Amino acid sequence: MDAFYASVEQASKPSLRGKAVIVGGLGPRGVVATASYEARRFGVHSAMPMGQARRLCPNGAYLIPRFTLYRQVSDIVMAMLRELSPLVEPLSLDEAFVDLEAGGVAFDSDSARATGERLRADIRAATGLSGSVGLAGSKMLAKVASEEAKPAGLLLIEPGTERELLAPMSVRTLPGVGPATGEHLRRAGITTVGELAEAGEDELVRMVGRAHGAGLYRMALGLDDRPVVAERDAKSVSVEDTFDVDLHDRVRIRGEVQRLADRCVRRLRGSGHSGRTIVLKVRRYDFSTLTRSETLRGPTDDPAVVREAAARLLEAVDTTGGVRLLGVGVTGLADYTQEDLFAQSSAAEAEAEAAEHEDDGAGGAAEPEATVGGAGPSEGPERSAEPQEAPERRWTAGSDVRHVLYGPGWVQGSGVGRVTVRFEQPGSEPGRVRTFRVDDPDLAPSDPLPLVGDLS
DNA sequence: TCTGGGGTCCTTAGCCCT
DNA sequence: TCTGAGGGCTAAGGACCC
Repeated sequence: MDAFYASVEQASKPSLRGKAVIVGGLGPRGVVATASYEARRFGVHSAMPMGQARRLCPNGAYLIPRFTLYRQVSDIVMAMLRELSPLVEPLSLDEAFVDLEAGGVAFDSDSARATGERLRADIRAATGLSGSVGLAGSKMLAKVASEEAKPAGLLLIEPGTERELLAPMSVRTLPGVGPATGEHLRRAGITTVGELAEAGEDELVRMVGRAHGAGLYRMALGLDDRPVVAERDAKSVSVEDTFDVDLHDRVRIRGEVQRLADRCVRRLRGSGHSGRTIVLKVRRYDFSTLTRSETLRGPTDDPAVVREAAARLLEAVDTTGGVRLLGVGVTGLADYTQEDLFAQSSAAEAEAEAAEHEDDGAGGAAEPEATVGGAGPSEGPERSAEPQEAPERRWTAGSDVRHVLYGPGWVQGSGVGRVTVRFEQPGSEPGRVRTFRVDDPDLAPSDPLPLVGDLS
């Protein structure tokens, strides 16, 4: 899908069509997740710090991501792909490999092209969104083709033309070549795929390592025999938070780690897994990142066990100077089993007891729980220490609302006790803007409306 | 106002065992 | 008995992707 998040926002908010839309974190440390093609003309792109995006494109619409809606749209598109073939390998919410041959819908260039065009039309009809299709004999080439086809296009790489087509392209075109490898190769005088192929496998292995070098060489020749794999098991589950302001207070840091551990376990359980290795991630004030991990005797999905392991790992980390990000993850996933849970839980209790005896009160057992289950990082105490008389309703930019009198709309902005709402919906004409008090009883949050279909 | 969040895969190094 | 090679496991870090 093309500029997926931004396109979904434009489809659901008619007044944003044709405008620069930037979706991403709106806090002081946010980055751009997706920029619409209109915004890209200003130089805004994914992974750019939000502050820089705002300087480049001050009149853009800045929205936070609405993953629930994107997932709904993604489910519709993925279902359409699965009608083409049983072998569909999703890469993300907006991208997937499909083995058309396995589905029996395409066996030569013409039938593949026809299937691709039909798919693009069907996706547009079902979602109102445009997608791009890359057709080729392998996953790597299909990926390159779909990138070349964007936006709203279709590209088929004819068998036999691969090397010729790839040769003049930048090495950065190849999946797996990012800024670091790109720079590494550039220093060796290699900037195009053709030069990569000429360098030879031995030379590439020497430069970037065995696995990467061999893979790069094969890609440069247009060779890739990886199959499309429909079912891929998750290998890890993790959560992390970047804080608006660096954390210095050790007690607060411990509390955040506990909160993250709980969130991680909820996700772990939600996916039906338990895991054996607990990972703590700490990004310090200077952006240096370190991880500490601990492997348990058996898999667990017990929040107490994960909390304790994370707390132990934190004790081994120096946080003086401040912490900008904390994360907790679980790897070594296994299918959830009750026995594992009990075994680990009792072991952890015994260990916790032992730990209490050997260290003089520095352990995590007696920590205050004030921040556990509390507000997220952007709503934490560093934001404002002033006491609030009544909890003020928060209206985040881009979120859906419904007004008793004016119907469905979305929050365009809020501040100083006011919230501005644009009343429009997918399929309507661009709507009018009205401003209300933030506590207006006639205004309520609502669920996103479908992008296509019934406009009641 | 410099740099998110959730993943995967690879490399290196140390340790233990055969 | 000593030594070395090599495999498996664990830990840490880095690159990359969307």
